[in-house]
Amino acid sequence: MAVAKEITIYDIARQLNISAATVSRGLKNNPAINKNTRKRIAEAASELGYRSNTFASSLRSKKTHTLGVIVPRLNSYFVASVLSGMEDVANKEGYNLIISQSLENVGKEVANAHTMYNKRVDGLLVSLAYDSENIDHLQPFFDKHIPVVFFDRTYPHSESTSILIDNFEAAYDITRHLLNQGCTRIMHLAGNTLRNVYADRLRGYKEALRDYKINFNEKLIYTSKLSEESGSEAAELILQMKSGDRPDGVFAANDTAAVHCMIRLKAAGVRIPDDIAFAGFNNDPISKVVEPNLTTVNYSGYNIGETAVMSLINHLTGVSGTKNTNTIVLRSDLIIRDSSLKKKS
Amino acid sequence: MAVAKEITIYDIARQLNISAATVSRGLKNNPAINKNTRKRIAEAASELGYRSNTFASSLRSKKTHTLGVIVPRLNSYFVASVLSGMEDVANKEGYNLIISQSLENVGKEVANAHTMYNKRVDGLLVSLAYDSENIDHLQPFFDKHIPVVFFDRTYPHSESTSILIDNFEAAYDITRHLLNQGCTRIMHLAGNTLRNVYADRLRGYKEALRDYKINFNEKLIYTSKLSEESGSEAAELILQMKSGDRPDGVFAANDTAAVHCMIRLKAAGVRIPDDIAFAGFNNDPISKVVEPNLTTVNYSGYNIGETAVMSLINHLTGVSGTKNTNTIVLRSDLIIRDSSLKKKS
DNA sequence: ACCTCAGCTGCAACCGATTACATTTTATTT
DNA sequence: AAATAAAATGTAATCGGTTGCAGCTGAGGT
Repeated sequence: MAVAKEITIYDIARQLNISAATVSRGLKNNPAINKNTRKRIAEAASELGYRSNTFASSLRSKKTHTLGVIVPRLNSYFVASVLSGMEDVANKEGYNLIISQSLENVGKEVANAHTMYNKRVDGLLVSLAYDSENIDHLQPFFDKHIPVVFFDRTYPHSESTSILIDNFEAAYDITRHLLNQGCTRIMHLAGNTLRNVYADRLRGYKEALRDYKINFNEKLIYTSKLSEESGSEAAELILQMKSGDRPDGVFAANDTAAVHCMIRLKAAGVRIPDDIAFAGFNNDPISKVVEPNLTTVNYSGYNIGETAVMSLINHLTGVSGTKNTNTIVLRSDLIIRDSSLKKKS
Repeated sequence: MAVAKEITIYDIARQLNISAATVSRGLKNNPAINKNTRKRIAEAASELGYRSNTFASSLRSKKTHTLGVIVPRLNSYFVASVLSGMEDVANKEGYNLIISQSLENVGKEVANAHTMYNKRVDGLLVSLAYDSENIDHLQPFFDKHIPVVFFDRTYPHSESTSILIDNFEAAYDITRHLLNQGCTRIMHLAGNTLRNVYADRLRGYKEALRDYKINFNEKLIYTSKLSEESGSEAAELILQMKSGDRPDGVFAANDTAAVHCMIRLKAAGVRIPDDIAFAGFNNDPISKVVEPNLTTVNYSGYNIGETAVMSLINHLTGVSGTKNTNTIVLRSDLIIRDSSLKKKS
């Protein structure tokens, strides 16, 4: 049951009759070392089954090659796509990810940030929890000049980069689409406006109404956590309205709420889109399953993840020009499906 | 822009006029250190803003407190739930996760295993890729006695623990349910039988048929990757069959394939469940959205994740009795919904 | 023949925590 | 009060790379 001893650079040095320093340099292809020596070192290393000890290395060089990621929750399609993109790039660039979830809870987010700090991540990637009011818990990172990149649910901060889509514009477009379909009373299922994404979607909605000379009606805003339950609750609310007060369109800030609102309304006999047109946000897999298929905003989580990590790594390696990048806006497209098509073409 | 110097145990030692060794012991609440001294150390540590240097610690103790996780893909609801459970437990127990995805590709799985090995994870959690034929790439872990835990997509191995559900039984039950609904020609959308989960589901299906004296018909097995496209393709296949040959029930090895098969069939005018009853596997969110709602097998990914990490950590800390645990089978339940109810109650 | 300098390689001091073993202090017993 | 045991703390080596600086070698120049 004995386990073979770990091979170190000293073992390689002894085998080749050279110094450990030379081996260390040789292994990282330092040009000061003779090409031939480098080759011999590499050969001996693989022959002996050497694997570098990251700890010894990190201890000395003070670089961990680890990036921290804090997301609201892991089990959402969008977040999973983001992580997928992050993992791909990080892996390719020789970085590791430590992932943690805040479960939409400030307390846990603070604790996670603390852990990340103690793990000495080289950089941090954050998408804020539902109700985080500030980013005081990230102050230690700023103090130590550890770069922080926000994605999706961002926070304005002069020294951090944010990766997101133009939520305002997307919401404006989708609301306009509903208006063009003839909707005049559009309800908005909103999220917490502390979060940029939801605030911007609400703004886009309002702006579109304004441009179409429709008065904003506070009663048509239903703010919630945008969960399945919230969607159903919104539906109950609609069903309780007098028929004259009912909306003829719903724009939900995410697909989950939209879909579950639709399902509840359909069960009550409401026809979609004829009675009420629907639009969501995210292009979640469920949007292609619900009937009628849900009109939504598509944007690539994978792409956001890739971009966020790439931006962070560029920061770390000091690639020119990235220091000043404050915001990166990625593409999003409106996907029109049957849930909103009152006018069949 | 100068960054404050890192505080080490030596700084604390100097401040309190004691030795670094005492500080080291005090910080980990070693009972050999006087309670009062321990308190003073803790106070000084937090006052000075001390954070332990994991690298120095890992270098010396040869423990990384990091667990490697290899999953087929991150962006699936099930996997996300598993990770969520893993993260919770790991975090609570002071471990970190390094997560990587094989993208259902053996090559990438091998590379990931390699990376994990080089990162010197204390233990490994694996759910195999779609077509991994063996686990030779995990041999280095076995050689070094680094514990490996398989979850969901497991592999029989005498020294590893597997966490899963009873796929055979669940498949048997769901097939029997379809048979009880009067189905006599049940098609099975199968996955690669290299993977235990799919092999067991196929076995359960066959066994149920046998018990109901129905001959197994090779033509009613459609093996695929169980993707959205596979589901649609299966539907096309069904539509091309002569009406006498068509199945009157479909049991898919996952919900994705089931749902997209249903959608395509519905578009072609097939009535569900009257013409063809449907059952899936996983209880993915889409199963509650498709119409009619999909009958499926529910099992908690979160729970699997928790259990897998707990089992691994117990292994590492040598909790008695866990060394010999070979398989842990978790609960799963049949969730009957309208997609399979030919006989309305 | 002597000097210069580039090209390689080695020396040795770190990085910060851990721990076997030794030593000192304090408490208990006779 | 001395002897002995128990508790608390200290000493110093160690984990395995990294890196500033020094030293050596041989080619080319004068």
